[in-house]
Amino acid sequence: MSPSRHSDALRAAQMYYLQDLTMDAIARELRTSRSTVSRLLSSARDSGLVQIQIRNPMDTGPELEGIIRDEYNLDVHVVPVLETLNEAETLERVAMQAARTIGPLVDSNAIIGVAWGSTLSAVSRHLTRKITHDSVIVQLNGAGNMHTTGITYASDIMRRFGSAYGARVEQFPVPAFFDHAATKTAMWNERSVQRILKLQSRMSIAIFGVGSVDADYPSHVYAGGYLDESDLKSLAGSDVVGDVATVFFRGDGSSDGIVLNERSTGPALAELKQVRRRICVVSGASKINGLRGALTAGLATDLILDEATARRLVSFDGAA
Amino acid sequence: MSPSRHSDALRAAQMYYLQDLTMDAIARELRTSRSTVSRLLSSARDSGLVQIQIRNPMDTGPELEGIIRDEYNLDVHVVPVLETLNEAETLERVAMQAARTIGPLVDSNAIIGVAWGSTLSAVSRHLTRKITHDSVIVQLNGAGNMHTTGITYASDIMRRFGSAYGARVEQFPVPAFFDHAATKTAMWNERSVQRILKLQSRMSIAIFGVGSVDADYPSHVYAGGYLDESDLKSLAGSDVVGDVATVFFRGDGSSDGIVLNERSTGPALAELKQVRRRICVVSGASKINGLRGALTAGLATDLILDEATARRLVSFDGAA
DNA sequence: AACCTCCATGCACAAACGTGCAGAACGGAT
DNA sequence: ATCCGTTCTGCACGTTTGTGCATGGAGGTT
Repeated sequence: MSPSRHSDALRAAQMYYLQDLTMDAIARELRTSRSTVSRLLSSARDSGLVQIQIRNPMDTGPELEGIIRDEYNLDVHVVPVLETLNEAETLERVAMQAARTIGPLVDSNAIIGVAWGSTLSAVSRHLTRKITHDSVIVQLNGAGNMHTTGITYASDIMRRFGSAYGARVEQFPVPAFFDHAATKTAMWNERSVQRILKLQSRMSIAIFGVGSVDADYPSHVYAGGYLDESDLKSLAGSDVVGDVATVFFRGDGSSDGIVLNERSTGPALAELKQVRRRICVVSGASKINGLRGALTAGLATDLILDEATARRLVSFDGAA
Repeated sequence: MSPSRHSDALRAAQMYYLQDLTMDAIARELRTSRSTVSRLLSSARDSGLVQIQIRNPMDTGPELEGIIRDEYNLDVHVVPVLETLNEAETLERVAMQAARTIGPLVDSNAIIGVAWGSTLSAVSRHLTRKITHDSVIVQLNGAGNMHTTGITYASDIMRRFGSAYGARVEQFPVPAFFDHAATKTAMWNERSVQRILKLQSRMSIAIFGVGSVDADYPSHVYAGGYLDESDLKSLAGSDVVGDVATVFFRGDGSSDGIVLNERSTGPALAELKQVRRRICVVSGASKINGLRGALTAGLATDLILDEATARRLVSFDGAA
C-alpha cells in the first residue's frame, strides 16, 4: 500500500470512528469519493489500524460466563450462536469471534504456539491483521501421518497466523505420532528439533482446540489416518476422553501412563501449562467430554466457545 | 437499564462487531426488530461496552506526530481537521476525539485530576461511558472569581467526567486566585482543603488544556474577570506566555518568581509533573505560544491537538 | 379500578453504506 | 513511444442502517 494511502486510511479512520463524521463528509475533506472512503475504512479495519473490542463488565450476575469462570478459574468468552445452526456455521462464527478476540492479546516479541485441526484452521482464516515486531509463530505438534506429510494443511494455518501478525513462522516437520517411541527420543536429540522445542518452551501464548474421542464428527486425529486400530483400542483402554495438540488425557485431567503420548510430538501437558496465556477454542457441543477433561487438567487460561457448548458444560457440571 | 436488555446489547455487539452479522440477522436471532437492534448497538457503544481504538503504527516515517513526539518526548495524537474550519467546529472535533482517546486510559482505582476551561468543557461533553470501580475525579484548581463562585461552570465539567466513568467527584470550592497570598496559606492549612490537595498528590491521570496570553480568543482566565489590570500588567512584565490550570509559566518553561502563582490555586508545575499520565488537549493555533511553553516545561506526557496547530508547532520549532 | 407517565417497540422513510463494473492512471517491459 | 497488466477511482445500484412518530405495555399514583 502506498504511504499516502495509508495515512489517508488513518485520517479517515480517526474521522469516522473518533469524530463520528459520515463517509460523505470525510470524502469531501480528503477530496475523494465516498466509495474510496468506504474502501479506505475497510482497509483500515482489516489492516488492524482500527481495533474494536467488546469488554464485558463481568458484574452481570452469575451468568453462563461467570459460572464457567468460577468453576475452572479462567477467562471465558461465550460466542452467542443460535442452537439451531449447523456445525459448520457455528464453527465459522466461533472462529471469527475467536480470531478477533485473540488479536488484542498478541503483542510484539511474542512467541505464539499454534496447534492444528479444523478449529484452528477456521480461526486462521478469520484473523485480523496486526502489526507486531519480532514475533514468532511456532507449530505445537507435528502434522504428518501415514498418508501425507501433513505439511500443506498445518502449514496453511501457520502461514496465515504469520502473515496476519507479520511474524516469522517455525514449522515442526515431524509426523504427529512416531511409530516407535525410540525414534522420538532420537529425533528429540537432533539440533533442528531442539531448536523448535526450545522455542516452544519460551512461548508466551498457545492457541489450540480440543479433540474429543466421542465427538459426533471425530477430530482429524481420530479419523484422519493418524492412528491405527490398536492405537484406538489402547486409547479406549486408558479411559482417554480427548486431546490437545495430539497429547491425550483422561476425564480427570490426568495423562500419566497413556502410552500413545510417548510417541506423540505435542508438548507434554505439564509443559504446556508453563505458558502464560493458553487459549482454547471450542465449537460444537459434542466435544464436551474432551473439553471438560482439558479444563479439569487446567490446560487453558482463556476459553472461547459457542453458547450451546457452554450451556452443556455448566448443566452437566451442575449435575455432577 | 434492565438486565436482559443489557445482555441483549452485549450479544448484539458481539454478533455485529465480532461476527460481522447484519442487524437484520441479529434481529432474527434475538427475536426482535431490526430497529431495536440498531438501538441496542448504539446503547452498547455509548455505554462503553464496545471500545474502538485507532492504533497508529508509528513506523510511518517522520511525520507530524513523529516530529513532535521526538522533540518533546511525549505521545502525540494529531486530530485531522480541515484548516478552513472555524474555531468552534475544530474544538468540537478535537474534543470528541480527545474524549475517545482518553477513554481507554482510564482504569479502576484511578484518581483523575481535571482542570476547567472551554477546552475541558468541550471534552467533557463528548466523553464515552466506561464502567470503573473506586475511581475519583478531583478538581485541579478553583474556579471562583469576583463575579461568580464558578461552581456551576466547573462543576458541570466535573460532573460529566464523574458520570461517564462512574467515579466520585471531588470539587475544589475555592476561587481561582486568592486576592492575598496569605489567604491561600491559611486555607491550605484547612483540613477540608488538605483533603483535596492530598488527593491531587496521588493523581494517576491529569487532564488539562492550556491558556495562552496572546490567543485570538483569550482563555477564560484572561477574559473572564479573574484577573484585574495590575495582574495582567504583572504577567506581561514577567514574560508569561500561558498557563495550565491557572498556574503561569514563561516561554522557556520556567515559572519561578511569577508572583501571581503564589495566589493561584492550581498545582505547582513541579507537583503536576509527578503525575504519571498528564494529558494536554489543545485546539486552535493561536494557543501556540502557551502550548510551546507548556511542552518545554515538560508538563504533558500525552498531547492531543488539531492538525493546524500541530503544523505550526513544528514549523516554528524548525525555524528556532 | 382508573388514570397517568415513562419508556421500549415496530413501522416507514430517509440517510448512509458496500460493491460490481467500466474506465482512468500508473508502472514496468519491449 | 507503445503496449500490457495491475491498481485505483467514481458511478450507480441495491442493501443496510438511523430515527421521528405513533402505539402499546409496565409500573406507579390516586
